[in-house]
Amino acid sequence: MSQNHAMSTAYDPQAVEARWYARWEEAQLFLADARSPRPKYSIAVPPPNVTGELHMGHALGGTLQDTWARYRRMTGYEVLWLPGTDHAAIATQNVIERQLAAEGMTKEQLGRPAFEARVEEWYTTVGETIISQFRDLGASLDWSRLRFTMDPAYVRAVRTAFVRFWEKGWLYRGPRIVNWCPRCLSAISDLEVVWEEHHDTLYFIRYPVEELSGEGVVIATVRPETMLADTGVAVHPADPRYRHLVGSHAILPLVGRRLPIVADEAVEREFGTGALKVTPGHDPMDWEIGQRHGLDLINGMHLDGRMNVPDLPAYDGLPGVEARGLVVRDLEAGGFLVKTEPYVHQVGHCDRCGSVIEPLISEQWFLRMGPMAEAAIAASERGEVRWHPERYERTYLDWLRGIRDWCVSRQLWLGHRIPVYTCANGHRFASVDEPAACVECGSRQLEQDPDVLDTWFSSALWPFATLGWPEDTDDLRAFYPTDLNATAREIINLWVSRMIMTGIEFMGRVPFADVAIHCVVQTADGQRMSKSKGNTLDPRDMIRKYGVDAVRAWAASVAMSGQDVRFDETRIEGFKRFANKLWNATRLVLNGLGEDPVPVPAPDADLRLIDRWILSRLQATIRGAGRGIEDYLPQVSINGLYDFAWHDFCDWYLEAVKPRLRDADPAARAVSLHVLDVLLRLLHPFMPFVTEELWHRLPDERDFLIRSPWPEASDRFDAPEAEASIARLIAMVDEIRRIRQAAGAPRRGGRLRFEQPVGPEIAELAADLAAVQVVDELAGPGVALTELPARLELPVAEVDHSANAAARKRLEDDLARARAKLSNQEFLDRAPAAVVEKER
RNA sequence: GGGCGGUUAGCUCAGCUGGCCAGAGCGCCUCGCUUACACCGAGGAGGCCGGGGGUUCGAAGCCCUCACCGCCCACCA
Repeated sequence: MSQNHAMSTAYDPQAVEARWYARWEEAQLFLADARSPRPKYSIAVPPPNVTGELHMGHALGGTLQDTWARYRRMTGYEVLWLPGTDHAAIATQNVIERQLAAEGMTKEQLGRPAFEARVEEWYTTVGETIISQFRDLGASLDWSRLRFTMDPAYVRAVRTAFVRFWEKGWLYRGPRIVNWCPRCLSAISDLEVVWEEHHDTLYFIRYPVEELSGEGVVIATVRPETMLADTGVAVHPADPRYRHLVGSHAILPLVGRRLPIVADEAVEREFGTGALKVTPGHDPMDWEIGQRHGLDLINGMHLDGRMNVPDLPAYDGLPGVEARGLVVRDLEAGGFLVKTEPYVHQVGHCDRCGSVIEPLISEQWFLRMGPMAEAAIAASERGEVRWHPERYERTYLDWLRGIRDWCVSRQLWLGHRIPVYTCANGHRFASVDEPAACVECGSRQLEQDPDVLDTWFSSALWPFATLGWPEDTDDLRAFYPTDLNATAREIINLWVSRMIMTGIEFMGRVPFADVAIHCVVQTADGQRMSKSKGNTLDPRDMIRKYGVDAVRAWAASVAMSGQDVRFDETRIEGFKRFANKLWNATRLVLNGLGEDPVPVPAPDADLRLIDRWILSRLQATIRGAGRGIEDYLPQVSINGLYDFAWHDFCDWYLEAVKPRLRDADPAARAVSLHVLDVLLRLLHPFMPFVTEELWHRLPDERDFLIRSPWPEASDRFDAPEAEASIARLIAMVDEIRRIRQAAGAPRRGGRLRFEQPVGPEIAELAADLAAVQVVDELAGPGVALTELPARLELPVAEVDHSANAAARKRLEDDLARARAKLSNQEFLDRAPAAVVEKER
């Protein structure tokens, strides 16, 4: 009852936030019970890489997930929000390699076992630090179920998935052209290639034609050095310029190789000369042309990007760029270089290290994707996954429809080793467990495939592998499928779509019902935040400055807006002030409560007009807040709550009931306490800390907000007539203040006469809120108000009648507009009756 | 080359399926330290709702078109 004595006049987020998270954890509020009889709700956190720091994306995603998790708990669900981290093979390996480089070492010098030990150490020291940053956000994660994609149980899940694919015959190994990163020395998938614009030179080179002496065919290329591995020339079958050449041979300059000239529809007639040098070993399209026409395959490059042309010692072993200079010089000297042109085009880079990707032939494992993609598309068509915003479903479907087999092998030291073994007799098989002997011949001489799996292969299993799959666990039965996946759009295809595919494949059901794609936060000047540019923001800095609740409320207000947002710190600051406002509103209410127990809510009979008004507004706010969350539009909820709390509740209701609180009016006490109680519940999923703190300061013993029921709107409190009359009152009070200030009159005082009866409550509120004396007769004519039939007389020598001119003009304009509409017969005929009535 | 978003007050953004004088936060101007809050209160200024057509009784919202900005996908060397 006297808690308010301990309340300072300003809210201090740091002091409050520090206490609660530990108490929540201690009370095991976030612990999910798989055997609970309640309906289940679950979310698997998108596991952050163990390489990074918490960034804005985590703040947005984390806030969204926590908001839904808390909301579901309050609405009666047994909630599991599962935390975890991803080993991020290629990214982590790069980090460790950079560390080693700084120590003047390479991983080869260190050796694989020592390297792995080092990685292990990194995972344990850094891994948990990263995920535990979610605590700073107030995330209600079930830490007892913390998972890591390299946990023994998870490793088993990955191996199981691989073996199941193997048994279906969807895994195959073969030499293919892949995206090769010459720095990481590994293949990467198409999705891991980032394209950047390059300004290069397009070289036009003449290849003599063997059968027609004197004639030649001119090709265009940006990578002349790759010509050393050319095995053909291609032209479009319908190109009249070259039709006569098809079937003859070009002689490769500098090398002398005979290149069949073939016709292939992949050739663009408009590009360059319309003739294409075919280098099946170094270009994906060329590789396909080569396949179609049976062209030879030459691998002209080593895995580190140096030329591999032992027959041409002049170029052999040179790095690509050096070879290019030499080749161009030699072509020029030989008279083969026709011309050069500046050329702008897209060049692929390694997502992780930025190196230019070399399309290279290498032996890789591929996973057949067609059947899983089809199943995923079908599930989508049945509406089993709902996307928010909806349009992202298309991003996903488009990718699925054009899906290609997935190169799942990586030539890294770090990651899930591919569980394929070859015995001394050449038998190859996959095994979940470490095999002791060959399944076919019993040979004990086994060798495991040296490659590891793409990180995303293990991530794809996240929603069920974290719950214990392939074992049939309580968790899996209780919490699969999960309900929500909240993530960034850049990993829709890398991650979300693959989870959907594996979920259907292994669990028979899509892994989540809803996918929420949050926006991307750009810098204040519209730049993309990136570590390399050094323009990222650490959410924890904002948390220190404004408190977590402010950061979260801001996150909720922007995350699901349809477009990316520029970072605007003043908006976070605005929510910090909002927390302060809540703090002080609570102080006021507590001060007004007195010692008597307050019945909540007050009996109808005792409710005054303004009480019925705020309760009616509250019902609308409850509905709006719930709808916002249900519709994945948290901004609707948070903005509505902000508006109600600040403007309806603080500006008008509390101002209006101050005198009654002082007079110990039971209805005012009960209603203000009730509204505050409900408001704190509604805000809790968004701003868990202030709300918890304030709620516990309210009278009576209180549990935790997360375990208290989410408010339900009650029709009983809907009072449209109260809303209408208070709305008119507010408009009139605003008008009086406007006139008074414009007239330079004192802030209080003046007399008001109603020209129509308004009832005692309105009169009293008007007197109080507008600080006027309500009288039956004015001394003089006064000023006629426009919002209500009333006249105002101010204690100044002369009221400036023009003061209210603007308002009057607006009203007159409005009237004129309405008259014009109403005199328009077509409007009367065609507009709906309700609209016409409103104009009247 | 396809596809998708965006363009609303000085800044950052709301405006759902077309219908109250187009809103909020911040900033700006003028007042006010009245016993919840100066992290505050009261008032105010400020917008051809990107340009141009069209549909409609009525458009920021629907259709067409143009111009920028951004994102995703894509094997034109």
